[in-house]
Amino acid sequence: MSRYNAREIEPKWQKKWEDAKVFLTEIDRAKPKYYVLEMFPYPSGRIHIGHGRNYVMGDVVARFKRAMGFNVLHPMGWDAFGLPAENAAIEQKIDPAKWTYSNIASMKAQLKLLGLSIDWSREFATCDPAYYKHQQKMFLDFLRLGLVARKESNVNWDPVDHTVLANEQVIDGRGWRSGALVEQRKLTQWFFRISDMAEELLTAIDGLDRWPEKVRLMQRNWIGRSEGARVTFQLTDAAFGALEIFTTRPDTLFGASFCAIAPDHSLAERLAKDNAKLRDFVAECKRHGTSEAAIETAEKMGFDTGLRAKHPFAAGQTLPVYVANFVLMEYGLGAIFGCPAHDQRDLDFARKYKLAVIPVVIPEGQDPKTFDVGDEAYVGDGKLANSEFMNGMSVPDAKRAVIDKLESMKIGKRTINYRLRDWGVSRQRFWGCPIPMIHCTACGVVPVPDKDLPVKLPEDATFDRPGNPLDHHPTWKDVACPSCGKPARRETDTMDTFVDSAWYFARFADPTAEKPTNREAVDYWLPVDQYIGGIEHAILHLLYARFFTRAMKKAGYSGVSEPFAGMFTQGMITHETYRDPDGKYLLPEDVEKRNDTAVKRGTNHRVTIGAIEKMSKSKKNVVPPEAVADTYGVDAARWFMMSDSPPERDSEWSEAGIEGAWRYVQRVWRMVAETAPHLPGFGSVAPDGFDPDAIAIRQVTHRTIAGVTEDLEKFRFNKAVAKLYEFVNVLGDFKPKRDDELWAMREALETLVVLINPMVPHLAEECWQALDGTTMIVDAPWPRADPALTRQDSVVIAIQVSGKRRDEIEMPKDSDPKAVETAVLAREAVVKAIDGRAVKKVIIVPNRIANVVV
RNA sequence: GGCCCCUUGGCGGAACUGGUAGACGCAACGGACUUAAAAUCCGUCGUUCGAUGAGGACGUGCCGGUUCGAGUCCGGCAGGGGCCA
Repeated sequence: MSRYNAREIEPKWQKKWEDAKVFLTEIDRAKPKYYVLEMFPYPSGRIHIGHGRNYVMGDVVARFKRAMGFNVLHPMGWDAFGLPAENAAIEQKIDPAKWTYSNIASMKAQLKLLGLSIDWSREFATCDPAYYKHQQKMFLDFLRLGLVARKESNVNWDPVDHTVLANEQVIDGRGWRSGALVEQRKLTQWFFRISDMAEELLTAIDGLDRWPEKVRLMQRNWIGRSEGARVTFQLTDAAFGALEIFTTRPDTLFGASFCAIAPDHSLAERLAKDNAKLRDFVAECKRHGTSEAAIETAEKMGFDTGLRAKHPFAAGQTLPVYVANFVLMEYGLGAIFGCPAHDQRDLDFARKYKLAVIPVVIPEGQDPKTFDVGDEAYVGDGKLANSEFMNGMSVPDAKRAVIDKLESMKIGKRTINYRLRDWGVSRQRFWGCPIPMIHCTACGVVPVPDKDLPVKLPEDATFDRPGNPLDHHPTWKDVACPSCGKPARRETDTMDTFVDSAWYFARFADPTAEKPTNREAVDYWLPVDQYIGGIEHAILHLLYARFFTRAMKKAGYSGVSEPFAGMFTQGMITHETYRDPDGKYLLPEDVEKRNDTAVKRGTNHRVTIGAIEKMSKSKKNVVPPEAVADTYGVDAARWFMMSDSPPERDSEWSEAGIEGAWRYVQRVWRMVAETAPHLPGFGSVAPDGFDPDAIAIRQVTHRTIAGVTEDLEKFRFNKAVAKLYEFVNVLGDFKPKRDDELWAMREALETLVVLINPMVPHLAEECWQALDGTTMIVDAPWPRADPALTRQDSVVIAIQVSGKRRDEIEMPKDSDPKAVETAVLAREAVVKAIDGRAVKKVIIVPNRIANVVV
């Protein structure tokens, strides 16, 4: 009996595929196209098997669609810019480019091990000037189209590392690396004007019907459209003019008891100039951070500016103006009016500073005279009260009425506000795409002329000082002004790496194009038909790519607006975690399991088995793909990754699980190898007739085709796998003897091998060869289910008596309900269950169930 | 705090639009083969009553509702997760 040796067989087929160039893709208008893409990896060094699931899923789809007759594009590249390369440069004195390319080389070898059907001829890394020069070109095009802005914004500044930190790099107000107290600074930065597209990005979500509902919801919330009004409050001190606020609850205007402005509002800054206490207060607010999350958890604090705002309707009434830490400059206009009765934050604030709480929306059934909000603001529906012309109105009616009135008085305006802010792309970092701009003292900010692109990163940067190496490079930033020719200075900021990944999928259409895209190729391949990646990119990456694709369309680089027609977010691979007696994490390969305890391999040190967590380097609960390939083969790993858990859910990697998958691989091989010599030849004509056993096998074969096809179409890999287990179980019990049975067995085995191919392609090739297949299975078409064989002729109908299952009966499919009823009532078990009671009615659900109600 | 999602045997999970709950896999247990082990093969496998039989009762986080019929729909609660705060 021959044993399946994955270690020899898998590399053999990988070489054959490569030699035959089967995965190299070209435009072929004779076939429908299908573009499947997994989010490209950051080359961090080595992958573990947990990274593999994503790529295997994409590969199953690619191989399946290929067999279905599609012209499939399945490329791979590297999201190669980013901070880790710079950290490596600082810590290990390695050139970021060398570090990155060496990681790419080892990760590519690991990915190749998985037997993925990737067109490697399209591979590129985003850190290659051949890629980023197009990004620079598009930046300049977008600038000309008004899609780029240069403006001041607040940033988290690390005074030790001389760098800007992302919000998640600020931990407890300190820089994650330096530990220094982070300062809020105003820097002039480059922005993509994504907020101008907020409405379009929002409404177009409706059309993304092959995206997970969850991701669509997250995008909608992120864009955060809210309807409201802008209202002008005149200040009593005419020297300060007026205060403009934004509110989503103009209906509560009569409940206003104060106004509040953000610490970085221009008015606050103006007042702070001559007020040391206010300066201290503003500084205090900034120290606590101005992110939305930081503000919500912080205690509400305010500083009374002494200014008073006139209520727009109530003559003579004035409201104190506070600077408050819970008002965000980034949201709306950075100024609000506070209505404590109907907003929790305003209520907390009002209680603290002893401000009036005037209810103006009264819940149904409550008396306006006695209604009191206590410590919980009332945010529900109701009728307006204490509000002059709005009294008695519903909340929506009152909103309409008050805005109409404000507009007629020319002190307010109906506006739509978005939470989405412009996309700041400036990073004070080295390892990123240089922003192609030049600063000239005479001419201002001047774009680098197209002919001078790319602006390449220097190869001799040093990383021994804090700050941006581009900034303190001795010569790199010196350049002649393109417009006046005098000495000028390059922009030393580089682009956010999200820019790199916002268009790579378009570049894959033709990575050799001289322009950013080749229109013919990009129009043929885009949009991506199936995009696969982690939920962690559900908001920013996808939103940025959607924006960038639209911008590219405006610039004439593509004809599509939406980059990803289908989106799938896969779950992570998890694994147990292990710690030695010192509490240090251990790799699974260093742990030996003995019954219910575990010890460190080669010792008697007890190992604590911890929680099942997402595989990660830091927890050391990773399994390297090489080890799996060596022991079980990658097909077993692929099969295991597709089985059991639904693909969108997390899935636990376990030794027992991979062993089960390995047994299946062996079993399929054994069955094919043992049976093949006895079967009729490849392509034999079907016999004239089949005996019942042969027909039964053929029915299972064709029903399996139908089931697996549907499951793969719908991304239900675990169910496809279950059906293929069942199929093999049935075939294992079948002992064909007659010619017709042997023919049916051949049909079954050929079908099995084609159906498992997307998941276990090496095994499938080897089996196909054993079955005398003349071609490679990678080129074999997907089988079609014969309706004559998938049709069910008889059905088992369950019988209930008053909702309890009592019996079942086999009937021809689609039997007349009357006939079913007669047959059911004649059953002995049914008669017994009815027990002489009167039958009230009989419910017959065709082909499923009969319920006798007594 | 708001919004959204999830909760089914020892475990991962099936169950199409309300219609036979537990497919398939894992683990476990019993047996066959073997000097022995591994591998393989056969069988059992929600709980419980019954005699290990026929058969019955209960059972999809908890409480209630709609329905001839609820894992599935509705309301409430608990636990877990995600996003935004």
